[in-house]
Amino acid sequence: MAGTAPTKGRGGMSDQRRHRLRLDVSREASRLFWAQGVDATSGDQIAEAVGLSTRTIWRHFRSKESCAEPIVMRGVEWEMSTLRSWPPQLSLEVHFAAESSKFGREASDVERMDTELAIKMIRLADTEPAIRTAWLMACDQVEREMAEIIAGRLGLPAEDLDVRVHAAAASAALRVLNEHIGAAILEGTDPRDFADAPARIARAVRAATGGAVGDPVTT
Amino acid sequence: MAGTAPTKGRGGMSDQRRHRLRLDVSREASRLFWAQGVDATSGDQIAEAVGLSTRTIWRHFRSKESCAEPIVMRGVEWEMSTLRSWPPQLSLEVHFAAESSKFGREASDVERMDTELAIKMIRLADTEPAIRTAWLMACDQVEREMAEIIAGRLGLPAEDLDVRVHAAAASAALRVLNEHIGAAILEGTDPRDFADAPARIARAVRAATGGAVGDPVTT
DNA sequence: TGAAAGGATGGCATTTAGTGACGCCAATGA
DNA sequence: TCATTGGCGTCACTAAATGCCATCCTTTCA
Repeated sequence: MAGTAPTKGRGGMSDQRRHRLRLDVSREASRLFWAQGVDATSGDQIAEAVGLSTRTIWRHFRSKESCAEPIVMRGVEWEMSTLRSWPPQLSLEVHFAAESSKFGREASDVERMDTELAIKMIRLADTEPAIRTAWLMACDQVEREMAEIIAGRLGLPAEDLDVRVHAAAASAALRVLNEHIGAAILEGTDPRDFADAPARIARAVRAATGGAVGDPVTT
Repeated sequence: MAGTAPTKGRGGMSDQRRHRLRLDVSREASRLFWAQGVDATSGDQIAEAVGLSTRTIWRHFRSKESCAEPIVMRGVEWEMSTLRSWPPQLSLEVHFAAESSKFGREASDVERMDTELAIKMIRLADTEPAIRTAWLMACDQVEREMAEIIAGRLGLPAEDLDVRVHAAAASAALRVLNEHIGAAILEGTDPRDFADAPARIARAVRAATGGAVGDPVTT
């Protein structure tokens, strides 16, 4: 998703630039959170690390803990875009496997480092309630995306109760697997040992939706 | 901690008293949150409403928003205890229906008022991120309880990955239905219109676990 | 029954997250 | 060129949250 880089800055320096600025702050904040803990990290420290005034930090983030949000969100961005690009005629297993191997081959170094930071933040969420909020917010985004995709596949509105229930169940299953895999990687498990992860995820999503989501759709 | 000292005995606020105090504070705080919004409610206000000093409030709650936690937790306590009391030989549908009708008959006024407050807090969680944290924490508790129950039914340890995935999916489905029913009740829908709620919940849990959880268990 | 002990509370000072107000400066546009 | 705009920094300030200490209340034991 990040292949586009050069020649930006057109028109106003707003949306994209703002996003990148938030990401820069988030990287430094996450690094500090991981190194010293959340409580031991002050807004002033984050500001100094990223080379901005404290006031500017608060202009871009509602709270200290929310500084972790962009990085955490990056950790689920792959899943979000994978869901978004799921063609109706493919099964979830096939699509996930293909996208996963593509990520393994094509991911940039920055993407890998951000992913690693995201995993650390998810780990921190275990013990730091403040960070847990950010993680759950990201999961909430995944759930909404999931609702859209499921609604499309089932030919129902995204507000339909069954769709929402399926989306919640599927994204919850996805969350647990994410936490599990992330924890294992931090423990030192070789990421290659998770070659079957896409299949496992697909299977979990299929099961969590009672089999309603996973098969190819023929309209 | 060397030697088994008389941990009870003298001094020390009993767990029960502490719990009741937190609940009292939570009732007032929730009432204020609902009436004026979270931001407009100060710690001093909560303290005055409950007749304690502000300092004491901070002794019993880590943060302002966490004052809502006990009430929100009460909103899921029924489900937790219902899950805990689920006999192996009953199907989920039958047990939930029985417990639900029992609650309708036997719930005290205080319980009903607390439940109403909890529903309001869950509603607030839609727009107030601070309260959403409390709601998601409560859902997390339900998920852990669910994992215990599922583990017992499936004869697996609660840490088993499949068990955790099933628990996450099931409790997420439960969460969405809770939010849906709560929102409808606040809109003025007659609670009697939700007579089929237990069946619906049971069905959703069964579906979310891929059918693995719901049937009677014969050991 | 009267200390003694120890936790619970309140008051005060202090730190820190977060906001408001104002001014500066760079980029844009006529 | 000047005026506008918008991001940023500085200062002042509100409110959340913690530490410290004096006090109160309760339980236990002599």
